[in-house]
Amino acid sequence: MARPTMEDVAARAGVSRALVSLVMRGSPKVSDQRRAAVLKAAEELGYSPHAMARSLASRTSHVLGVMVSDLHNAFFAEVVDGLDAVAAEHGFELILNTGGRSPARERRALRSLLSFRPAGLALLSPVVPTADIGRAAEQTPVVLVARSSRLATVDTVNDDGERGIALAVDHLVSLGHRRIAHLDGGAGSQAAPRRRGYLAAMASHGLTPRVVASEYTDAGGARAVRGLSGDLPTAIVSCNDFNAVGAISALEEAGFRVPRDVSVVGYDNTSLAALRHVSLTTVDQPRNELGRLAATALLQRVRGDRVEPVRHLLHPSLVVRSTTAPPVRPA
Amino acid sequence: MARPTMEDVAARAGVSRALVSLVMRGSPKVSDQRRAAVLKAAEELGYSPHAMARSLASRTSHVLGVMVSDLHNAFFAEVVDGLDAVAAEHGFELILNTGGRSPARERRALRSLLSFRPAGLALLSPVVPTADIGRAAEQTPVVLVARSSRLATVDTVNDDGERGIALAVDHLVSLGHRRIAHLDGGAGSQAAPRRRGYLAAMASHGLTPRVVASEYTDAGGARAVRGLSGDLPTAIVSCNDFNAVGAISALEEAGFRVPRDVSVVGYDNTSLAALRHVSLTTVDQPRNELGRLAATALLQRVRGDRVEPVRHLLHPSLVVRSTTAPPVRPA
DNA sequence: CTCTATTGTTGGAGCGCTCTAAGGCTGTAG
DNA sequence: CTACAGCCTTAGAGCGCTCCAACAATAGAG
Repeated sequence: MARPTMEDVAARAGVSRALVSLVMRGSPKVSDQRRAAVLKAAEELGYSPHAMARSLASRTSHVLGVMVSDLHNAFFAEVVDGLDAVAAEHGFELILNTGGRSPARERRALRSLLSFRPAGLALLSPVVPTADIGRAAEQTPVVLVARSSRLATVDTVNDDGERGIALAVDHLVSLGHRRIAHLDGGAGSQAAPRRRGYLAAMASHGLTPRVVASEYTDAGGARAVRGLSGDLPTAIVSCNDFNAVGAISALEEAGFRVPRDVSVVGYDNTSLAALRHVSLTTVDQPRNELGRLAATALLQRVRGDRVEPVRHLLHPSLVVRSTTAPPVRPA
Repeated sequence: MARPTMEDVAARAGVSRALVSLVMRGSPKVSDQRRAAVLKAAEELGYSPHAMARSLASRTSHVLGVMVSDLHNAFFAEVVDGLDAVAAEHGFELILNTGGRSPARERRALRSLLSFRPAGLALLSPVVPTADIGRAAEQTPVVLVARSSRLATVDTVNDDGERGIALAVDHLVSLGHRRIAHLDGGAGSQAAPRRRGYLAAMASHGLTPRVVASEYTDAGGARAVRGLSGDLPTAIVSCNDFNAVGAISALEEAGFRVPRDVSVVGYDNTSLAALRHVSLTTVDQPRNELGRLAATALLQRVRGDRVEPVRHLLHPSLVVRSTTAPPVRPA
């Protein structure tokens, strides 16, 4: 497994190591004849450049560090997918870590990523204190995804949860609903903006808000609905798709039909929502786009195209399916 | 952003660079006094070792390359999660790529990963020709996940799809079913062993098999069920969970109840299946474990603990939920 | 035919680290 | 007081590459 080096290729092609280096980097200042000879020798030896040695010598990196709080979550997987797409387009590689939503483990993961001197660092919904993020940002460009920050040195990419929920509320109002409840995501990430968006949207329509404590799971959604007993709204805006599906099943168990008796809107547009069996009206969060923008932000910094921090707030969109309809009960 | 080097730390601590190196590597042959001095200097300078320089100098790598055919798929995300867990335990980092299920892109991704001279390479359900895999295996240990291979130089980790489907069939037979159909995954990965498992299990019970062409999507499952019209089996074993959910919704649309009229079993135990709203009986594939075993296989090779190839065939298990019940119609 | 460009090529220093072999120091035995 | 183990410590070569300055070779200008 002792792989050939540039020296070997140079010897075989009868040129200097520096010339091989030029060829490998696609320099134009090499005669066609030599280039062909070098390429041939490289091919024969099965040579390919050593990325780490290259990075060390050139003092540049073609690696982006990515810390995912939790890959188990399909949301992040799709963000990473977007990151990878843009990175690959520009010849960058991803080096990936998870923090398991524990500050201590995240701090370790961060240190490890930084030890590779990445060109940039993307942190997906990190839970470490801002101070740690600021420290990392002193070493390399940092972009935060699904976590906002006021740090002047980092870029952020988030979806506009307030606006997303507003879309849901507006949709329900336009259908004729007035008693619209929100199943809240509690301390979950992005639950706060969604709650704010709900309250603001209700206020803008002159309606009385009703926030019901819940969480980001289907069991949570079901529980919240059961707690509603006796005083059912005509529509529910859930904090996410899982919660919405839980709410729907609890409603059906209680003998109500969705959307005839109660309309339900989710959030995230997970693959779950698209299933014909579920067919959930929901708010689409452009996950892949989140990743693409994050990678783009890093690459801009790497190339020095931009110094000022950028704050992307992506516009979510409403996907209307079969769980929403005009109310039949008196509003 | 010019970060301190070992030289800087050495100067500050008043020792040689080599001594700093020893301290950083946790060598025992350093006096406590010097060690403390070095650590203090490093701390003050905010020094942390340069992983790539270290790797180059020591001719060892603490990086595992991972090529995912498609991160979009939650299955792979969980496998990566398992890989990461084991890698992190052993101080290894993951460098990640996707191949987008295109041989050309996968080949490029492979080359790129190899240019980092990783300690090992995990390929998740790759579609490149075996020859390319063999070539990669000449450079570094390779483990294949969710793809089998006869290559004597690579390890493989798969779930035992034949056995998994057999579990499903056995379960249905024990409930009293005799007319059990299989919705086939076509050319999808792992569809073949599942089909084989179905045929073998039916034969072992002396039952007549019925394979219905379908695919790994909910629309596919629905379509297949509609094609069954008039001659409904009492139970269906789907090629995966999505397919099963599609089948269920088509059954319900046609006025049948699950599991009263027809029992349905899925495969994969995705988060979808666990939803109370779906509550699908399914075969659990230990995805995280798949990743953990893959990482472990690579690390064994790296350490030289093992030379012989290993073929892991993980035992799936049946998760019984609410979509299976004894048949009420005549068998 | 000499002088300056221009183009192509090369040696060598150095990126930040590891590792070997050799050297300095201390303490104890002879 | 010398010798010889340890035990720490260090100089220096080198990992595979990039990049700069210098240089050969050819070409065009005077």
